[in-house]
Amino acid sequence: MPKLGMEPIRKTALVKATIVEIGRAGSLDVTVGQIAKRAGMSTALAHHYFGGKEQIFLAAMRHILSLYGAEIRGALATATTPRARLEAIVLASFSPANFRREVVSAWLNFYVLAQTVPGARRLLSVYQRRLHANLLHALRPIVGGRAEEIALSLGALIDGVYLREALSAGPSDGRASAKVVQDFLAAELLRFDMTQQKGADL
Amino acid sequence: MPKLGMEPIRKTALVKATIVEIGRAGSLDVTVGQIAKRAGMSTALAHHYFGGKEQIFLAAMRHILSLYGAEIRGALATATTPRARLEAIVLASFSPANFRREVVSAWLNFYVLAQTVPGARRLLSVYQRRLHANLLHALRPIVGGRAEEIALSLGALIDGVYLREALSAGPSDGRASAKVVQDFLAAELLRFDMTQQKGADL
DNA sequence: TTTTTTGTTGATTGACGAGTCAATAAACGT
DNA sequence: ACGTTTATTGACTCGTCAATCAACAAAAAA
Repeated sequence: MPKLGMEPIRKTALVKATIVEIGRAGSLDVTVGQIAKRAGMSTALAHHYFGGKEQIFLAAMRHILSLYGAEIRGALATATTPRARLEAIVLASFSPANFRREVVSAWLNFYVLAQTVPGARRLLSVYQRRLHANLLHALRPIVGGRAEEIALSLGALIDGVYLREALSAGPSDGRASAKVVQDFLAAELLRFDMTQQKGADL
Repeated sequence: MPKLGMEPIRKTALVKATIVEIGRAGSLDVTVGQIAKRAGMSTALAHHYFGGKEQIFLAAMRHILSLYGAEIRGALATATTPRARLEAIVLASFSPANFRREVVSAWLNFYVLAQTVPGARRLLSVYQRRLHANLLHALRPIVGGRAEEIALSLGALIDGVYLREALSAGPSDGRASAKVVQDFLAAELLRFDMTQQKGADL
């Protein structure tokens, strides 16, 4: 039965199973056995391919991050103006995909992991830097020197709004979340126009 | 040896020990044994007073929340103007106490708990509602009808900035965090003044 | 064909942990 | 003095789980 080239197949199966199980448990209290079973193999095989539980978690984190990255890239691809790029980033960050139980759980638990596991912290800061760079790139043409600080608070606001929406009771409303962030953006841009002494109507 | 009236003493000792241990572990992967040992008693006694691990965690969460609440109340007590109340809330939210390892760890893990443990979610929403009410009360005299939405994003921004600062490498800088939020507030108030068609200088 | 590499698992090991219980003891009420 | 309540723990039960290992199977290389 042993077909060759199983490694990548087994690994992605394990990663997906891990994310599902984390979603089910709501925590990292997930056994290798549960993961392996969901992925359709023995625990021994999971250890064989990943070496240990922590590495499985890190692979899952990488996967979540890459999904998010892909979504952002996709949204940016269709945006032409800087302003549209900003909207695209915000929209993508609050897409329904990001509010799936497993994804929320993954994020929250990765925050926890990032406290103590250096690999996790590194991954998280990669995400933050990428988001920051994207925001910066879109903001610079609009607000020039103030781009840095606006990008900073915009990034934090996205995280904060996501956190609240994800933990609120009832189904998550990405639309409403996006609106909060867009409003913030509008306020900051308006303030920029004011300090530039431009009437800025049309 | 059994002195009477031990219950409250033992309970607070356990709660404090729990928070320390959560800080040490960076997660809720903390055994009742560790907690009991740090609190200077046997595991059996911990179970005797709290009934189970989950209830110990909830008590710890209540404690963290009450510390935060006390700090907010203290800061508000000295504020006279609405604007000063807002500053006080922001400052208190980013006080050094809130960036201690144990406190950060507690918050992050309570977010995780809130996903699955109803009691934890309830406590978290108590915190959110209290913060919201405080912000609202301070904002209403300044921006009237727009208080609701500004309070919403202000609350989210506080959470988001806290999250980032707490997870950033190096020592946390509450001062810088507070400034980000204060800047946001300034932008929103400026926008409000603009839409009210008032020049608003002094 | 023999050997090596790759895939795969059941069974086992070794450790740890939540919660229970019986037993001990001091204080309190009467 | 005596029964009751409160405090306290060591020892134990029962379960779980990460990680390892020996062994088997098939494909590829030699």
